Formats: sequence, structure tokens, C-alpha cells
Amino acid sequence: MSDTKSKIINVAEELIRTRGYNGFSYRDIAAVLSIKNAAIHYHFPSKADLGVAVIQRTRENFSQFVSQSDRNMDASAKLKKFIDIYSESQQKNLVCFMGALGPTFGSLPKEMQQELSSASQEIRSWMTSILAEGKQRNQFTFQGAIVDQADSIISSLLASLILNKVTSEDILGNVIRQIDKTI
Amino acid sequence: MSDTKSKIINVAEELIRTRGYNGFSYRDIAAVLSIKNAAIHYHFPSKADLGVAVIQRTRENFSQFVSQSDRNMDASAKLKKFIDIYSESQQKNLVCFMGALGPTFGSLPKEMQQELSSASQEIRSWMTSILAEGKQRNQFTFQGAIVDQADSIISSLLASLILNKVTSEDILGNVIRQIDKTI
DNA sequence: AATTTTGCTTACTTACTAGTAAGTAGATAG
DNA sequence: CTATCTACTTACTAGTAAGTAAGCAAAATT
Repeated sequence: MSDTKSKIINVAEELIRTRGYNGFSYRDIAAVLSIKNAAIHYHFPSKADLGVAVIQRTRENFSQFVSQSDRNMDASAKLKKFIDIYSESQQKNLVCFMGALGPTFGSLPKEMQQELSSASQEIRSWMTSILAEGKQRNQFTFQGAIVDQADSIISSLLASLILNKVTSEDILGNVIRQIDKTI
Repeated sequence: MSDTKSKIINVAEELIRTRGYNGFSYRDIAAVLSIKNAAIHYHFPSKADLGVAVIQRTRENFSQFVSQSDRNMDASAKLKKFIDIYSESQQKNLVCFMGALGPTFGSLPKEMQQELSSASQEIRSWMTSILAEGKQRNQFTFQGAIVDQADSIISSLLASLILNKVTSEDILGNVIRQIDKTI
């Protein structure tokens, strides 16, 4: 992939995660990269193509995360590494892509909806398998169904990045502490 | 408040909660209400004024919720009523206003940011006081700090409405069950 | 009864949106 | 050394955005 193309995805991702899919234009990206509007259309004919590319790259990153943490790490360590992703987002003052795109799901291009749904399934089933593994080996002792706990953890992490922006308090920190307590 | 004015706020709220603040225009509202674009500018000169009005009305509704549930209800019943708000949102296939506006917080008009921050503080301190009350009277037996638990509950509810749209599974139901288990 | 105010509409402006068509300089391949 | 391809730029289109100015009918006020 060309240098410019991946730079466009970088900028688009940041804009999506700060302003949402409808909150930026090709112009904004062009300005950052000092290229012309039409150069972006060359790489991504429609804005939907760009949106899809951003989600696809995120899925690939997650896929790499999964295979990297798969070998010689226990469930507890894997969960910790997953949570680290959110701490990094917080430091960059960004919400996660799901928190950015999910709220407007129904108004997104169909191809983006498809990618986003697939991504959510991947994350949810990964989290479920980690929790199952940890519980089986008595590392985790939480109450309730595994899927319920998985959805609760994912949800609280996702929203804490959103609330961090609104409150300027460390909601993520509070949420992580509570996860550690209840897991 | 005139009939048209409150109808405009109704439509704007629904549009914000499905498409986000940058995902609709005065034209969209005008089309729904069969009025002209400029009629909306008469009631709300700028789009920011309309956005502020939507948040303010939501805050008033929450304020009413608080005073209504304040008399003759225990902490557990109050929490249940709070959770009911999210179940109603789910039935209408809407995310909450915080989930809709929070992700793009930094790109919102300053007046909207101010309203949104105030709203989040109101909700968080209400939840904290309810949890404190319930724990003191031994209705709640959750582990960990009260503020941590408050932020975890609010976050998981907020995000479950978002994930409901993406997954078409009952994330909110899973999250509510887990709250009941851990509280 | 005359005047002002309310709640709009008509008609418009300026700026931005996504997207396209045609051209071009430099690298690559035959 | 010529032809094609890559990665753009220039120049444009049609549509939509927020917002404004002027007008007007009906209701409320004096």
C-alpha cells in the first residue's frame, strides 16, 4: 500500500474518532496531508470506501493483537492487554472506533455497517472465550453468565472513553478498577 | 412554548439520537414537519441553539425523574426505574443522548459542550447517591468503590444501546442481568 | 379601530459537500 | 525510445449546508 494511501487512512481514522463519520470531509484530510481533494478520491473513490478501509484496518490490527497475545499468555494477561488498548486511546484523547461509529450505525453506508457488525462479533466472541478460559482455570471468579460479563466489560470500556471526553474525570480508571474487583 | 417549537425539538432529538449532531440538517426537520427551513431558524436562530435546547429538555426530564422517584421509593426501585429509561430507548431503537453526542464532544459548539458536561455530572452524582443509599441500607452488596460502580453501571448501559444497533443482539438485556448479579 | 407582535413563507446568499473529467510529470515496461 | 501506468493536480459540477432579509397574514395589544 502506498504511503499516501495509508496516511489518508490514518487521518480519516483520527477524524472519525473525534468528529464521527459525518463530521469530516475529504477537504479536512487533504488539508492535513497537503494534497488535493481529488487525490483522496483517487485512492478511495467514495467516502464509504474510505470508511470501510478504516474499519478493515482496525479489524486487521485486532486480528494481530489476538494472534500475538494468543501464545504464552494466560487469560488474565490477555484481558489486561485488551484493556491497555483503551488506556492508549484515552491518552490520545480518542474514543474507540465502535464508540465513534456505533451511535450513527443506521445512517452509515451499508458496507460500513457490514464491517462494523463483523468487527463487533469478533471482539465479543474473543472476550467471551477469554473469560471462559479464565473462569475454567479459576483465574476469574465473577458471578453470572460469561456472555453477560463479556458484554458488560466491553460496554463499560467503550462508554468510559466517551464519558472521559464529557466529564474530564478519569471514568476509564474507575471502570478498570471495578472490572478488576468483580472479575 | 409553541406547538411548532416543541415539535422541532422532538424531531431534532430523534435525529441526533439516530444520526448524530452532524448527521442531520434543518431541511430534514422541515420535511418531517411540513414547514420551511426558515421557520426553524425563527425558533432556533443557529443549529447550536437547537442542540442546546434538546439537551436542556433532556436535563429537565431527568430532573423530573429524580424528584418523582425521590419520594417513597427505595434505592433498588430507583435503580430499576433508571434502567427502564434505557429499555424504553432500546424499544424505540435509539441510543441515549449522551451516547449520541459524547463521541463528538470536542467538535460540538461550546454551549452544547457546557450543557452536556452539566448533564453528565447530574446523572453521575444521582447514581452515586442512589448506590450509597442502597449500600448503607444493605440492599446493595457490591464490591469496590461506590463511584467506580456508578461509572461502571452508567457506562455499560450507555454502550449497550450503541452495541444493540451494531449487533442486533440483546446486549442491554445481558448488561442488565449482570448489573442485577453484581449489585 | 389601529398598531404591534407572532409565526411563519418566499427568495436569496455564501460556503461547503461528494464526486468527476481531463490533463500531466515521473516512473516502469516492452 | 516509446508506450503505458501510477499518482497525482487543475478545474469543474450538482447538490446541500447554515443562515438572512424582506414580506405577510393572523392574533394579540393598546
